[in-house]
Amino acid sequence: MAATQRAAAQTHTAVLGALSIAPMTGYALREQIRDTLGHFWSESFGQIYPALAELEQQGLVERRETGTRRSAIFAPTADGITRLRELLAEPPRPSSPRNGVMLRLFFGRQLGVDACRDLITQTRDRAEAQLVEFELARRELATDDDLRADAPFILLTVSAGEHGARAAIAWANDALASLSTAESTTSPLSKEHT
Amino acid sequence: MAATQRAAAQTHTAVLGALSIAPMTGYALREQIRDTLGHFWSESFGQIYPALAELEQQGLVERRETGTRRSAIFAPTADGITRLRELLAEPPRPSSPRNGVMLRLFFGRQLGVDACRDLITQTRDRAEAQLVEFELARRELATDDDLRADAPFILLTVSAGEHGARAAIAWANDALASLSTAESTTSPLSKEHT
DNA sequence: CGCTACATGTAAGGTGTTACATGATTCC
DNA sequence: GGAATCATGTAACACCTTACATGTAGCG
Repeated sequence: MAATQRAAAQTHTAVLGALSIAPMTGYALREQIRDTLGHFWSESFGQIYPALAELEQQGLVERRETGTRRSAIFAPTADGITRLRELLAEPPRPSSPRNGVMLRLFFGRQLGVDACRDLITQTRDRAEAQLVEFELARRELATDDDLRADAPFILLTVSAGEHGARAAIAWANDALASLSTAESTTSPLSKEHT
Repeated sequence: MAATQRAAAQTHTAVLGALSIAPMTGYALREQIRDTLGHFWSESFGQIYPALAELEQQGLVERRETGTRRSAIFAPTADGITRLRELLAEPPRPSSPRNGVMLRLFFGRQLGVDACRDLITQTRDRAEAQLVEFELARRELATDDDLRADAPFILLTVSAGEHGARAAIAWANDALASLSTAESTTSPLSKEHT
């Protein structure tokens, strides 16, 4: 039944959701998902196009030919919005986490203190860069009139990103400090209890 | 060459790393990864056993038969430790995030405010439960003498979990508050600018 | 002696990315 | 007209989970 590949239900949610905010091409869809949802969601071409094809076949999105370009704008149908609401109402499946930085720090004894420090510093730098991006997103949400209705909800996710990034920065500073003291108390012979 | 299935390099890292802390059976390996690394890493049976087989074939772990039980204890060889250090030194590939809660909140306009509130509350509850687990892990790390050398590094990851969980709780409270005010300012006709 | 936990593995299927192939449009 | 970007799609492969199959050890 599926032409070549079946996209997962989760992809359908992301695609329908994005189109519910603004109709767009498959190409733009991927860019939006990367740039806007990028901090907590990702989809690749290989998922998006099959998903669009399936959704169209099921009558959940419709293809609007554009006069000028050869490209097609996809928009959700009424059924598509209904389906989106169903999908959103399903309990989110907790995705199994895979944090490469934490894995490396966990075995930091083998990796070495210096490399651990580098990892932590890089993590902090990334978090600081994210904080800037979130600030930007906040401003865009405030100004863009098309997003007026969705903005209060999108802001929740931006806020989560900010909290997470600030936590990462605070953790990194703690971690760097604790690595320094650990090093200075481990190497000497001193082994005082406090 | 690979008998049935090739495990990913990341799995090799986790398996070798866990065995570097304490040799154990494949079964125990899975339990340790679930219980100890569970907050930021996951492996399933289908990954662990093939990985062990490959690592054994490459001479990176050795199988020690136990007298009493029919089970085998796996321990890393010297080459295995070398390989582990190589693997740990590789830059962590940023895994594409897939946060189902954030995806739902992002499209919260379609999901509805009440369901959003539920999601946020559940997230907060989970974070609070995690905080308790982290406190427990901290105590275990302090008491278990076998972990003395690894504990300073493992503590870094526990600390990261705590920072993250506290951030999640703070965010959830913010988010619930902002949903309440949004609801009361959206529904009435008033549309004052400040 | 039957139940539960321990233990090892395989097979099938679902999931997701990358690389490739192809062409149109726009801008210089 | 050539380069960059927009645009659509496929195929191959890497990855990972689940369910199944099988058997042992310990305990009440």
